[in-house]
Amino acid sequence: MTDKLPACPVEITLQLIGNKWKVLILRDLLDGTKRFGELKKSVTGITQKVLTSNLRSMEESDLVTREVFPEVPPRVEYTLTEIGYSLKPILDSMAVWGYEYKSRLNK
Amino acid sequence: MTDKLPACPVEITLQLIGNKWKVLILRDLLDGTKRFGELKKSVTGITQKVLTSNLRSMEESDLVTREVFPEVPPRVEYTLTEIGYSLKPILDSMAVWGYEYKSRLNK
DNA sequence: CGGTATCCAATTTGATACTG
DNA sequence: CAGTATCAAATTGGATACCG
Repeated sequence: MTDKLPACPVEITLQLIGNKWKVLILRDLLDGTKRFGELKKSVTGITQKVLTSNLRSMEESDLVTREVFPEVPPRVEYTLTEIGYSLKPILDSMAVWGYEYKSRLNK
Repeated sequence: MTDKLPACPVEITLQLIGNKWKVLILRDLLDGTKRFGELKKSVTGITQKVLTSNLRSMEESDLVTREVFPEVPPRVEYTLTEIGYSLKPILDSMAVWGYEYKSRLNK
């Protein structure tokens, strides 16, 4: 996270969410706080290892916070920070485009 | 490209541009038609092999067209299709976010 | 110039087992 | 439950050479 930032703003964004899994994690956290296990279910196809490493990296970039509840069994919750939440417009435009791309194919 | 499309519109979009290089190629082609060599220069850090394979896959998804001019030396131009161009709002929101993320760090 | 082919190194991922 | 550790397998990436 102490990487130097590229000059191009698009590249800055890519540096933080330029990977499929992060976008999907983001999509699901935009609906609200989720537990590790919930994310594992909702982000279809992701493995535990990959989910963990992406969450760690998103934590480092201050996109998500991780809260551990000292219970048995343990519970860990992930929540978007304000910065993380501010990515919503990007996700929204991706959703709009995907939807229209699909409609177009059905014509 | 005959892959089945996911139900989630965000995933559809990711299937087509869910990789760093495609986004950067897109960013540069939004400014207009470019030759292979120009892209290789403007997409900093990309290798010939990776540029070629991404352009092929974007062609298959109908995001770009490839035009070969039978000259010596040969010239090959890449242009966004209408569908490819319609991705602009996504790139725009990524640029806006990246810009604001950077400003925030400077405070 | 704009590729393709080949080979090899590096990175990423997957599967499984184990633990506080 | 939410991880970490480990090792093998698969995918991706770089370097180089060659071609129409």
